[in-house]
Amino acid sequence: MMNEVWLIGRLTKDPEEKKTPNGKTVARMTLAVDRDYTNTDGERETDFIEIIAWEKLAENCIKHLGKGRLVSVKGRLQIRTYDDSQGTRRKAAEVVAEKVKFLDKAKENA
Amino acid sequence: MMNEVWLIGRLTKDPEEKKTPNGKTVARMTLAVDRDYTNTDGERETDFIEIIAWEKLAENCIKHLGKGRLVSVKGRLQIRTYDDSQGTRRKAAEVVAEKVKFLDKAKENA
Amino acid sequence: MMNEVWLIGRLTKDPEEKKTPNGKTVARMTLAVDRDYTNTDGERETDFIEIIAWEKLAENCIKHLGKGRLVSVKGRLQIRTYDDSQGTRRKAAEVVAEKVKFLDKAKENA
Amino acid sequence: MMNEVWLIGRLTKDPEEKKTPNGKTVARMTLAVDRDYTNTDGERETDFIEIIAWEKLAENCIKHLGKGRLVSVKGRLQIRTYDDSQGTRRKAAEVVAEKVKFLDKAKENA
DNA sequence: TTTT
DNA sequence: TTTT
Repeated sequence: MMNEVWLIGRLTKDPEEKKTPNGKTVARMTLAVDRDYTNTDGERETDFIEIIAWEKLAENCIKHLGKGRLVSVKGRLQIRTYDDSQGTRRKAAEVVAEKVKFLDKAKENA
Repeated sequence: MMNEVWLIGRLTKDPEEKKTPNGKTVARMTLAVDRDYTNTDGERETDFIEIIAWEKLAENCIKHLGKGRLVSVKGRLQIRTYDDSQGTRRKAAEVVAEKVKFLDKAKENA
Repeated sequence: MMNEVWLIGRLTKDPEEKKTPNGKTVARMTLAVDRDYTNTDGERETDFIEIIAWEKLAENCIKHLGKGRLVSVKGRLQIRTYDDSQGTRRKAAEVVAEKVKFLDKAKENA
Repeated sequence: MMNEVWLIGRLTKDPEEKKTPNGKTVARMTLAVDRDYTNTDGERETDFIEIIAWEKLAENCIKHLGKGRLVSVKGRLQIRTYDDSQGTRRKAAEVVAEKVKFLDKAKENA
């Protein structure tokens, strides 16, 4: 099937580094993506979209990205299902990054 | 910002029709999108992605689509936050459809 | 940089098979993609877009696709420059396919 | 049908302003989009892609963009056919912009 | 004809 | 919980 996502937005915080049991690097990021249009209250809403990157891409993100950075992400939308602590079935959506482009320069001393 | 999603998959059930308080038609659909690759158990996983369509697009989907139909959807990824019945903050992800293309013919008497 | 193209359309003819000097299979196809809107004469125009596929993807296209088939193509837009027989610099645009999905069933005996 | 193009690249020159006979503004731009991979000579090739924008979007591009600016473009791939001065049928490819995002800050005094 |  |  086809499943393609393309986003441009800003990181809400530094990438969070994780390791899988077998040692693969995972980076978790949240991207703030402003909507084009304002809502009925005249406010511009923002989608906060979870991004996950794996291995070398994850390492590059962790090394070079930080809070506030503007990036483009190409990836696919993944829906995970899991049971929470109360045993209720929950769903989590995240974009699995296949390509991340750093669009502004890192700020010095920031 | 940019926020584009492109999906091809099959409807898991008939579109569900809703109305907003001011009378706009909304269609809710779930799209089953198979992943390209099999997991470590050799199984092909599927993402079940919530789709929402508005007004005339919603009406067309309700009128012409049904369970099992193959469609392509172009839209944007939207993350809604809400408080559940226990007052816990939850997130829901859905693709707001901007264009839906019907890719196979409707089955007769089905 | 980023360079992504998504198309859905029909093949105007059977894929054309070529071989590179070192034996790689290449498939050339033309995709007819109708525009959404009609022009000022009330006619729906069509873009005829050149598609090129390589190696295993090319072989699959050659084996399974034919004139009139509905396909989706994900790829990148490539602009080649060359000098024609009169020595004039010319440009050719083509989409290099990365993924091709066959959207309708092959017709029997056709 | 579906026809979506997403590009990130740099303008090779300032946007060129045109007017249609009935007074609509048109902007023509060329986007340099580097490929991800190097060719067999170890060089990184670049696709020079023609972009066309209409009316208000054209005016914004003309007003705010210039040579060297980094932009993202969302649009559709259009193939125009025309007869050249020798009466030979030619094809021209261009991306009709639907959305253009300015990704770096304009340089002062440049 | 090409951008960084 | 959120970025500019």
